[in-house]
Amino acid sequence: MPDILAELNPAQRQAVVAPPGPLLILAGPGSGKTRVIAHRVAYLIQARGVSPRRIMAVTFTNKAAREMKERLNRLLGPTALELTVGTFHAICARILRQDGAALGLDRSFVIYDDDEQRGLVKESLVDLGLDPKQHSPGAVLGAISAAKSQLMEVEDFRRRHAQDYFQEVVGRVYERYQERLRESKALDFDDLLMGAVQLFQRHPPVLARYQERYQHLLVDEFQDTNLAQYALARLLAGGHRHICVVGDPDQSIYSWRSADIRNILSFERDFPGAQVVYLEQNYRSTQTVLQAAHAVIAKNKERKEKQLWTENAAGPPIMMVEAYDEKEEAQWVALEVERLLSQEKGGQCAVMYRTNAQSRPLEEAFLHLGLPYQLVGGTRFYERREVRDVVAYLRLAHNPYDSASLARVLNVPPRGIGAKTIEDVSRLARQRELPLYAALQLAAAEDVGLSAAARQRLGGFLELLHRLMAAAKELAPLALLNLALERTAYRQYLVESEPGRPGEERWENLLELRGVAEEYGEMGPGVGLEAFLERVALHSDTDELGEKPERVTLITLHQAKGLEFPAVFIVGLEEGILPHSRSFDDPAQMEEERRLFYVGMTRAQERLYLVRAFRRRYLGASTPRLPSRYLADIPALLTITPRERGRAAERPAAPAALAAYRAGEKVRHAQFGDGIVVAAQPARDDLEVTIAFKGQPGVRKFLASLAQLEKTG
DNA sequence: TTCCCGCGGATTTTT
DNA sequence: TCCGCGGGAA
Repeated sequence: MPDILAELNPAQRQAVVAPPGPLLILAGPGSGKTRVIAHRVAYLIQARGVSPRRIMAVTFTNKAAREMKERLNRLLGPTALELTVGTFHAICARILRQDGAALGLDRSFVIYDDDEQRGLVKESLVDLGLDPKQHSPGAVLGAISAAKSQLMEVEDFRRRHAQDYFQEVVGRVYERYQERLRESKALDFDDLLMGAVQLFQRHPPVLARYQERYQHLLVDEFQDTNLAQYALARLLAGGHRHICVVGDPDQSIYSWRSADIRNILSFERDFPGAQVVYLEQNYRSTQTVLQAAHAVIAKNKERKEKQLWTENAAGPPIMMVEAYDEKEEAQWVALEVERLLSQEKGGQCAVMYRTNAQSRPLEEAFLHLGLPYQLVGGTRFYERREVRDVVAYLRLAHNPYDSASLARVLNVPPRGIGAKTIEDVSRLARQRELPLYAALQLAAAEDVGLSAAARQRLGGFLELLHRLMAAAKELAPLALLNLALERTAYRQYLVESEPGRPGEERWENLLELRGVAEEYGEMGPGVGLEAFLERVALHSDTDELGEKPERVTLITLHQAKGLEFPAVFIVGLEEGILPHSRSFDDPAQMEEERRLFYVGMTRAQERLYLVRAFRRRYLGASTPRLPSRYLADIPALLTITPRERGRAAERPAAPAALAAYRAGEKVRHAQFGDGIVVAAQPARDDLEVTIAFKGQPGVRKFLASLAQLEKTG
């Protein structure tokens, strides 16, 4: 047996060596799923003689892709470089650059991010004579994005939503929006996925080529796939059916981004004969954390029961904290973090919350105590104004039809091209149905009603642009970036518009961007620029989340997925915050809120703190708050309060009394009343008791440690 | 053209 | 409470 199997548990091994047909791995938190994927890849290569060139592994985040690559590198050495490992979006972008011509796509398309998409929606609304105030561009964009995620093109969408007024508006905007993207030679994130699917559906020979090339497909975080991603996976695996998907429905927290939990449920239907493997041994958390998390998630109705277990110690009880308000909450957390650090107990700590707004008092508390922290989220590097400006110049050097970038920098730094001139040129573009770039050239070259001064300024801008375009063909990304900075006198602009530290800070961000550009110096001018721009476009915030020891991580629950910390604080455990009030009226969304809490809890390795405030300032007003309903689901046996900690030393969480239930025994349950034990099965450090209750049909199953049972006979 | 004030809206955001 | 945007004045 190859040594890659040596360090795996039986279930993991089963998943790794399963024959290359369809395989569904249901993996609980901390059960080693990344390791299983990596080892399966290694096994395919080493034991089954599959060429690494024929394997594709897909993830959702760049970070996950990077971690996968690192793991495979350790396992396989240089061979790993021949594998295709990447995010859905990155892989689709590559496919479309390679073969998108069949769909009429230009190889040098740009990728529009959220802001640019929203801007484009807004312009599309205006084009249609609609008021962006009445139809929030964000909401319209959301609907368009959802449509694309479900592979609904404009015509489908309009046909299906003819009656509903809002959807009818969305349909019209969708159409215009796509036109505008096309003009700009741009794709949005959803287009990358939908485009790849369309390419494969409409051009079977292209699909056949990819199916032939990639004989083995592995997909991570499968519970987060949307329909487009699932369709893509099915197409790629259509011939050989060598598809392995890994996921955990209990950790599905992105349905609002069109992730569809049904994909994981229909997998067995779409791939008949699929093998299913459960990874239930947890290597991350203490028994206490796991039991509490299970007690919470078990309340969801729409789920497949998994029985997580661990060989880890029981660990300290879960600390339940009630503070007076959000300030005291933050203060308590900060003091506790300080205490953990001083005792070297905590290692890394993370504070998790439902909404970004909750980070503020926490930051203040940490600042006050002088404890270093890192805030995940907030203004991201690539969203900073100065970074976007400069990136826009580089994008234009690559593709001048990119209207969003064009509009962004036309008068940045200010060069006297004001709103009036921009409006004139935009109108020209609309009237003659020209891309902005073409309209600009026309307005500069011919008399179309602009003043001589305006024409001259436009000419000056175009000259700059053409200079950069020419340079893009010859210079490395860094040199091109330097040229852009120099020609636009961008530093001067920064320092003058925001004298003192702000301007300098912005300049330092650009120096950092130069560092990134430098990495793409050896690829040759055009290719290097393309790769650099793609990196910038598909970049995300958690990518850079390094292990900075001694630094508390402040993070939303959503962003915390996939991470782990020795000590975790979840704050704001109040009705209306978690679960969030926006979810109250929708049962499906309420189940997702619960999963979100479950995800947060299962990030903890050793210590878990569940913190709430009695009253909280929210949207300005301070109001009293009720404890989150989830807190009541956690067995009191597993918890402790700060006051109790003063008295008791940390007691083991698993009660000794759970050992003895046998079939035939009479018991009483706090909620269900009298019953008789039908079966009792050891479930690793616990006992699963099956009970039939008097006067009730069927049986119910409990974990002895959690159920409030009492022997009556 | 640019700057400043007032109003409205505020969940989460893998790419 | 705080941020971003649009409209009006300098």
